[in-house]
Amino acid sequence: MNGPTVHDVAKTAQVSLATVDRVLNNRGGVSKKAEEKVKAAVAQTGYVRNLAAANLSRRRVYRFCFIVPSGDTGFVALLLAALERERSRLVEEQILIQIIPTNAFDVAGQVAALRDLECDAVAIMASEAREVQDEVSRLRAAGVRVVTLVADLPQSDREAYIGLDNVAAGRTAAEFMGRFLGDSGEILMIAGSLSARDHNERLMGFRRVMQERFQHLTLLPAVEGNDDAKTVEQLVSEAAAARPLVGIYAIGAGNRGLVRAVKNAETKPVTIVHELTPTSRQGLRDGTIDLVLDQDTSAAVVAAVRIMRDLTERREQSVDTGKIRLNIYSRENI
Amino acid sequence: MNGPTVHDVAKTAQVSLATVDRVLNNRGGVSKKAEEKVKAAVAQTGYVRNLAAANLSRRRVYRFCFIVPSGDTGFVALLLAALERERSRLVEEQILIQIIPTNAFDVAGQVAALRDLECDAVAIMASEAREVQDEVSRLRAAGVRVVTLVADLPQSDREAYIGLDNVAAGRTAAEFMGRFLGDSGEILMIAGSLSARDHNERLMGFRRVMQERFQHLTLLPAVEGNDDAKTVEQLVSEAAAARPLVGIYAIGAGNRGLVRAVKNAETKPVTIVHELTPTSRQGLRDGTIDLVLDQDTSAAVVAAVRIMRDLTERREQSVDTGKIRLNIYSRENI
DNA sequence: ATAAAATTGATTGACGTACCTCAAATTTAA
DNA sequence: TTAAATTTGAGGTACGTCAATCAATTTTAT
Repeated sequence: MNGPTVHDVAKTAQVSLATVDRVLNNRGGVSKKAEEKVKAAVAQTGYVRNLAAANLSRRRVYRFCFIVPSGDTGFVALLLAALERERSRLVEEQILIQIIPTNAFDVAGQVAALRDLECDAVAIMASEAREVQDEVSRLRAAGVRVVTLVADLPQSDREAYIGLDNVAAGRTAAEFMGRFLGDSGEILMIAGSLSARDHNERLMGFRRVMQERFQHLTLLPAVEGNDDAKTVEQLVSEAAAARPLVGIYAIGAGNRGLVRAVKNAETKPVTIVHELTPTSRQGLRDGTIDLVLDQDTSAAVVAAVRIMRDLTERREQSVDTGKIRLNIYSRENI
Repeated sequence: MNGPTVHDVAKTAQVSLATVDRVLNNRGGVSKKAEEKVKAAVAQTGYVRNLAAANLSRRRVYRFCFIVPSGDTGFVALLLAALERERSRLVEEQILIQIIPTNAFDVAGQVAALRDLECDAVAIMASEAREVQDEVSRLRAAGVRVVTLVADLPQSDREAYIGLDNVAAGRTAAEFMGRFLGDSGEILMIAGSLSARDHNERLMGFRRVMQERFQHLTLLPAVEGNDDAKTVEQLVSEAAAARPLVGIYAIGAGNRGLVRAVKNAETKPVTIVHELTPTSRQGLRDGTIDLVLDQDTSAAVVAAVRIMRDLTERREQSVDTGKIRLNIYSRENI
């Protein structure tokens, strides 16, 4: 009924408990022969370490940090809420999560947050700056497992990325945009920042598919909305006033402004945005927004914790890829 | 550093360990006053039970059963593979999963499988038959937690459903079908079985949106493909020969046959199918299939285990809804 | 053969919780 | 007031693993 224990292994290997322990936790000082015997016994009995007992014995507590931009609206708010929801169930399993909010544009602040960290693993959603990457390297060297969340730092020493494949997301957006739009016309792409990697990757994927398959549609030069509703509203209004827009691909935040501008536009463009927030949900419902490409925040948090645990346990192959699935919401499946 | 224990609670409540234990595990025989003191101490210290220690002490092993149709191809194969992959990591956490394959059409066999079950929770993917539901009720009454997987039994006593919202899936399929097809024309809907609830729900959602929003498109009467490639191929070929099809919504399995038939058809219909299998993936790649609506099997397995654990631990509100997200794959994001 | 080194066994005490017993203290009922 | 019932405390054992000590045994080098 209950699986074999170290005692059973010792018995079938015909060695003492101490020797089994020495082999299992490779403490050294064991002869080749004895080691073989123990390993054979493990295989024979099908012994699997009881993780709970092991962690209890060594008083292990998993300490995970999440470094995310502060913010009480939109996507980040969803992420924080998901983290908060997970917290209580995680405490019972000896997983303590600490959430460290940082200013989204303050690189120095992010570095500072990383500097005095006391934990087993960190999930960071930060700027792709040299200083941040260096700090990641330092953490890794200090034995801290590091993963990136939502925004990747591919040049750094991070061990996993939990979030979208942003190039694929951009390609998907283009695919749908192209199929929704039979006729020719002009499309506006509005990013949060043209220097942010994730936004750039989405742009890249979008452009490529458009060029490959929908050449009858014209792409206007991408503009920067700074993830700010006011700016976005103004940019979209201006663009729509200058010419009839048939499509808008909004890559960053600030959908509140986008929705306002689209409502005031003379012709209704096909509008594709990112992240399912209350604003974009409402936009879908009232027809202002046609498609929302979303990365599920709960799934991201759950996946992040799982992967961080696997990493701290040195489990090599995790079932989780870290790739958060791209969820596509239309009016019909919100 | 390390959280408060029962000892700390006893100390701050100024009662003995035994009393704390009696309160925490409500064994009765405690005065109102003492109970209050203990509860206050719990709140004050922020005590949270160490689940691992508790389970170790009572020698708890979670035993979960998965009752799924046997099959080594297509969707079920993916599901089984995902289960197999999870197994090893779960063993370490004292979660034993047993996979019980049943014949998809053999109700008696499914009931038999449910009858002599020895576990804490079951996830079943079974027929919606009276006998199965009764067996679920019996299990629930015997204290076994029951969840349904992929195919729901909403009339039964199951406590959660892990899988798609099939009506929403059908609606989504229709939404895309309608938008992809500007012109009028005839659409073929092919289900596995017209009496299977999940297939029926997809049909229902599909029909409703078509009727509400895309009346220029004509729906042919739904046909039954029995989840069998040969049958599907024949049905589609016949339908396509009789008239030009502009769209096909394939609800069940048998996509191998569908792909063959579509390739031989004179006009290429917009084709939407369910489940991302090697076949449908290839279909997407070569352009035979336009869209795949998929429920991720790994995610389903992970969610199922999580929910089953929450249920056996009597955790009321789980973060998991059990609703597996509908992933939409086009050529651009496979 | 002897000393030194390496290996092994036996044992013990945590870790935090569950569960049990038995005696002591307190409250309630008669 | 006494007896009975209830409540409380003290203590122990167990779960499976880790980590350590110390003595005993074996192997290796000299």
